[in-house]
Amino acid sequence: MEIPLSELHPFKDHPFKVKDDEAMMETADSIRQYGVLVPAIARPDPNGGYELVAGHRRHRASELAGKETMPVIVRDLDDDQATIIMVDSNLQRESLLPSERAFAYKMKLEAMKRQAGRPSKENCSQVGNDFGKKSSEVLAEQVGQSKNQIFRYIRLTELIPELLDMVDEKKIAFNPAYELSFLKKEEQVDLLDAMDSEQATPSLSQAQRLKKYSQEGHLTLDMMRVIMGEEKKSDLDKITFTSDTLRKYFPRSYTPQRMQETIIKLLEQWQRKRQQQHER
DNA sequence: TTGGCACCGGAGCGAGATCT
DNA sequence: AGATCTCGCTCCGGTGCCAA
Repeated sequence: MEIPLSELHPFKDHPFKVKDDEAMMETADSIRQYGVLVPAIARPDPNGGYELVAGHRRHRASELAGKETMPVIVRDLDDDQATIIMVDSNLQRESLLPSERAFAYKMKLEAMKRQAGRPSKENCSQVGNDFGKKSSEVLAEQVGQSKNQIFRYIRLTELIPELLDMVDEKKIAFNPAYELSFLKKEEQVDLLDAMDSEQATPSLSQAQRLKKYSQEGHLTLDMMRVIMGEEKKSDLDKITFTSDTLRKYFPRSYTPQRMQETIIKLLEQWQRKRQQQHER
């Protein structure tokens, strides 16, 4: 049925960002030309109008196209059914931000768990036809990712919005973001400060150390600044001398390999000497 | 029994180094 | 200068452990 756009409002906790991007403009153009071809899905709202379950982007595109109504299939759905339909319709999109995927997996998994109930021999077949499977395994199969990866995405929902936005903007990679999600909320706020003052975003190894210190209970703002102020590993684990610097200390016949061996021998002697001084 | 987590290792990728 | 190689980083799946 055709329903006025003004009577349709978003389903609760809708985690997907509806942006007026290029794809949206294309959809609006095609709606101007052909109308909305695939109806949206909605359910009656007890407070009046309808809750839009699937088709938020089509709704926005219809507004941009200057339409007053859009085709909608109205169904009686409980919260869990509505959540699953909403998430499924969005997971089909090719370009999904990490934050959207994270909240989508979380919401769908929770809805699936509630639908399945506590596992028993009688009811474990309730989740589709996947007899005897855990909700997380069913979800993993549906979205084509491992169970582990599903939980890693869900961890991202523990990030404060500012950090989550940086993940969406690819300023922070997925794995470091996963590690940072273990920091307490107030530590995450401090981290924003440290990142800003050091003009750096955490690498995986930095994020892992931040997590470790946080779990040990001694992660301070100063420590974050020190960690974020580090040179990247590629600069840290390498020391380069030009041959001009070293040549004058070695006979002409020495190869770079022999020079290196000699330097190490001398350093070992120096280390022993220091140890002896220390013991006295 | 399940969810959540740590840890490990292989694959793929990109930047920089080295070779031709 | 372009081709090739090397190495480190990141991603991601697998496995096993533990608490609820």
